Amino acid sequence: MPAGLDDVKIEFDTVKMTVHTKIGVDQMERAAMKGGETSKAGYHHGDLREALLVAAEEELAEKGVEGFTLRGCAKRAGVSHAAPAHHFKDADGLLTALAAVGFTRFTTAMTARQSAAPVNSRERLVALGLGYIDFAISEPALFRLMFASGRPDFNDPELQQVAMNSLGQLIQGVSAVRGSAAQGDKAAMLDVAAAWSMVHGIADLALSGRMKFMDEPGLAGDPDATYRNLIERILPRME
Amino acid sequence: MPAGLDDVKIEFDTVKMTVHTKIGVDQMERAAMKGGETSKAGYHHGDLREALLVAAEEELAEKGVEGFTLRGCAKRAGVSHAAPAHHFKDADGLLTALAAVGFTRFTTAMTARQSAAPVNSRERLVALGLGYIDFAISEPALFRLMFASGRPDFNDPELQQVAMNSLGQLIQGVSAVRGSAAQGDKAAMLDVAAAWSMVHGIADLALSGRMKFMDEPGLAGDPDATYRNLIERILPRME
DNA sequence: ACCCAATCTTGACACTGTCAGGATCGTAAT
DNA sequence: ATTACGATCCTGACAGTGTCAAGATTGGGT
Repeated sequence: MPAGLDDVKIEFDTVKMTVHTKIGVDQMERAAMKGGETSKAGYHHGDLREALLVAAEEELAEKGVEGFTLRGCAKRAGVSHAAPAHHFKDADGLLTALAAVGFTRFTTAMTARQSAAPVNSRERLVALGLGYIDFAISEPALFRLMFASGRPDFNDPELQQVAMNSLGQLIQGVSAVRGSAAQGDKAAMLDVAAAWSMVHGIADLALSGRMKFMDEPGLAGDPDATYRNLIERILPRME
Repeated sequence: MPAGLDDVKIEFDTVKMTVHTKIGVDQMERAAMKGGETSKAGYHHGDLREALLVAAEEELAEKGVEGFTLRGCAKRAGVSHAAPAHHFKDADGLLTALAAVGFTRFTTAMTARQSAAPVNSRERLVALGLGYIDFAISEPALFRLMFASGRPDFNDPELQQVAMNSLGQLIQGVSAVRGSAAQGDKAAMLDVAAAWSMVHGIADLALSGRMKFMDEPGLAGDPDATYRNLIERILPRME
C-alpha cells in the first residue's frame, strides 16, 4: 500500500465536488510518488488500483458483503462509477482481489499469534487457531467474503495462491505436532481437517453472534480461554 | 405447506402469460382449498404467502443468496412485483420467514438421522452431527442464508423460536451423553460449544468445497466415515 | 345489497452493475 | 520537440432491483 494513500479518504456528498477533490487526490499522489512503488503507478489518478482496494475494504467493513457497492467504492476513491472497470473486470473481480489481500492479512494474523507463543508445537498450533479466530472477529465482513460469500472467484491464480498458503500454514502446524510431514498421510490429513473444522466453526459461530449462549452469568470467562479450551480438544489424538 | 401447492411451479417467459397462468393457479388453489388450511387462505391468489415461500426457496436454491431477487419470487408465484409487500415487510422479511422454515427443516434433518441410529447416547449425538452436515450439503443456499448471510432478522420471534429449538436439540444431545442436564453447567456448555463448533465447521467447509483437499488418491473414503471420524474426536472429554 | 378492508396491479423513483463512446493524459517513436 | 498511440478516466445510457404511492379488484360482514 503506497504511503500517503490513507489521506485520500474524503467524504463526497454531492457529485459537484468530484473535480475539486480529484485535484486534491492528484496532489497526494504526486507527493507519494517519490518512493518508487512496485505497481504500475502513474497516469491520471496515481495508483487507482490500490486506492480502489482500500476503498473496497472500507466499503465492505461498513456495509457488509450484502451492502457492498461498486459505485460506492468508486465514490470513496474519488473517481467516476465506471473507472473501476479498467482495473477489475467485474464487481466480483474487485472482491476477488480484496479477498486475496484478506488472505494475506489472514496469514499474518495467524503468524502473529504464533510467534508470540511458547516454542512448543502444540502451543503454536493452538496459537494459530486463536489467530484464525482473531481475524474472523476483528474483520468479520472480510472473513465472510473469504469463506461464505461465493462472490470471489477462487479460480483466480493470485487468490488461489494466497488461500493455499493459509491452508499450508495449517498443515505445517499439524505436521509439527505430529513430528512428521502431514502431506499425503491419511491420518495426518484427518488431523488437519479436524483442526481446521474446529477452529473454523468457532470463528464462524463467534462472528455471527451465535456463541453468546456462553455469555450467561457464572458461565463465561475470558473468550480467549474458552476458545483455547475448545481448540485443545482436538490435540489428544495427534502425536 | 398446503397440499397441491407444489403443482403451482410454472415457468414464465413473458409477462403476457401472467393472466393465463394465474387462472391455472387459481384453479389449483380452489382444488387445494378443500382441506381446511390453517393460514389465512382465501382472497385473490389463494394463499400467496405460502406460494411465495416455496417460490423463494426455489429462487434461493437456483440463484444463491447473492442472486436472490424479490421480483423473481413474485414472477415464480405468478403475481406482480409489488404483491409480496402485503405479506412480508421487506425482501429481508421474506428471507426471514424462509430462514424459519429452513430451521424447522434443519431440525427434522437431524432427528431423521438420530432416529435411524443405535439407541446409544454417543451414537445419537454423532448422528445428530451427521444430520447437521447432511442438511448443509443438500441445501447449501438455505444453510448459508441461515448461518452466514446477515439478511434474516433474528429478532423476529418466529425465527428466534425455531433457531433456539435447533440449539436445544444439540444441548439435549450433549446432555444425554453427559448423563445430566447441560443447561447452566459451565463444563457442559463448553461441551456443547465444542460439539457445535466442530460440526458447524465441517458443514461450512464441506459446503464451500474447501474439504476437497481430502479428495486425494489413496486418501479419501466415504465422506460420511470421514465426518464421523472428525465428530468422534469431541466425545472423549464428555462423560 | 352494500360497504369496507384486505389483496393485488400499475406506475414511478432512486439505486445498482455494465456497456459504448468520447475526452484526457503520459510515453514512445519520429 | 512534436506527433501518434494506447492506457486511463468520464459521461451517458440501459436493464434490473427494492420500495413506495395510488388506483383497481375481490370477498366477507353488516
